[in-house]
Amino acid sequence: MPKRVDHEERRGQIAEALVRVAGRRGLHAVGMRDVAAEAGVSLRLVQYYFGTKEKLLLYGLQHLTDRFTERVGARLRAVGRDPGPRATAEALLLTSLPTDEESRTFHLLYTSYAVLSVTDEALAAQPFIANPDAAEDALAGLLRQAQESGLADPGVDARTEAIGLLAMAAAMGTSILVGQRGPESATEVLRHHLDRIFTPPDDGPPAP
Amino acid sequence: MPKRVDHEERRGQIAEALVRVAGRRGLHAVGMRDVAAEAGVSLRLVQYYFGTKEKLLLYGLQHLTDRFTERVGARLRAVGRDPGPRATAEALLLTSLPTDEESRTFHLLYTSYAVLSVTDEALAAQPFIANPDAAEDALAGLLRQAQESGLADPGVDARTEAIGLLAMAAAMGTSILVGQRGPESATEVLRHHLDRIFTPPDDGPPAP
DNA sequence: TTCTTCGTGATACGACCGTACCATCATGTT
DNA sequence: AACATGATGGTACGGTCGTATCACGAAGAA
Repeated sequence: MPKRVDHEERRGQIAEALVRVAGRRGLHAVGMRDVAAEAGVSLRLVQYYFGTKEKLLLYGLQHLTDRFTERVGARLRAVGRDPGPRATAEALLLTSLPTDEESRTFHLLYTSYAVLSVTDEALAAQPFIANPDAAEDALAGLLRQAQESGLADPGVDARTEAIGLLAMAAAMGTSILVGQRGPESATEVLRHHLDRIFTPPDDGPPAP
Repeated sequence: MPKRVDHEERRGQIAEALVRVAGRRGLHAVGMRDVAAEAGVSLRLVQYYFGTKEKLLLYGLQHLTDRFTERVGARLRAVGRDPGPRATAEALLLTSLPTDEESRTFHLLYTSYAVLSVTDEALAAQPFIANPDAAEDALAGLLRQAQESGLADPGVDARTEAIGLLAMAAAMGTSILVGQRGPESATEVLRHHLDRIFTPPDDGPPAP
């Protein structure tokens, strides 16, 4: 038998090539030959490891969301262990903004996939739609926990605010992507709403 | 000379055919032949009136935004003349939600065009990106006016709130489109934030 | 009436795309 | 050593897409 290469690793390399070229020229413009050239392999190889283009695209979506999940985790770890709910929520929201090349590519492709899923049933059946639901639950839980700890305004509805925050982050991310808005503006708006929700504890030590 | 047909009207008919078929099968999947068949004309006709596919797509985008502007105007007129800022803002925001087939198509195609504009410079040069800016100005002006009239909380920043409201409407519109959320949920979230911003006048007559 | 020009149809062309087929090489196994 | 099999390359095929070309009818102008 020949080299006995690791299939999963190879598929990952090709999927990353797909993400790169799709991030550059748009998901609609990427062909099997482009992916092969970007990955430095022959067209035949891409066929060999994925069979059909549809499977390649689905795998690419999976690869994309996996990498993004890791990215969010890294960002959360970067804010230090046991951060407050406010810092966690902020990291969660700001990570999804397209500020550097990687997040820009992620945002572009994720939106492309989402748009495609409206008219493509194979994509619509993909569970990547459920991902925002998980984020919504996490953020709502964070807010509720903050409310119980007295760190957040107990008068607001946690789930409603979570939905609103995630929606704002998503749409303003797209605005950044198309060049309509700068990342600073989006960050400012998000921070403003976080400030509104997270009431600072007013039982601090009085000034001397 | 022959029948001397109205070019602009004909182009409008073809553009509407483009919007219909693109709304059904996705913008990426629409070809010149599909548009011709949908419009009930020959492929040659589409070429004759638009020359190239790119021009057809640009014209279709223009047609789409024009129709949407009319729709917003109609919705504003439907709330009665001289409505309060609250009713105007609510109409503005709720009109952009994909609730019926027409708004669903609009939302899908507008998002498709926006995604394409990231990697297509001809679309990026199109002024359809400036449209949200106009909406932002209008909504911010509305909020500021309401603040001056004592109808809205004077403590909030009008522009920041306007940006947030439009962003929420846009992103939740996409959520509705992909089937992740129902229109009722989105409406509820928007109304919640409008309630927060628009403080009802508390100088009403005291209860007997 | 004749002619010019606009509108319309049918069809062909070249390019590209996804997929399938065939050949070859390298490497474990027997 | 012979062989079986996984990995890889090259290439061809059918289809579709955007565009270009050729042709014809019809109606206002001369």
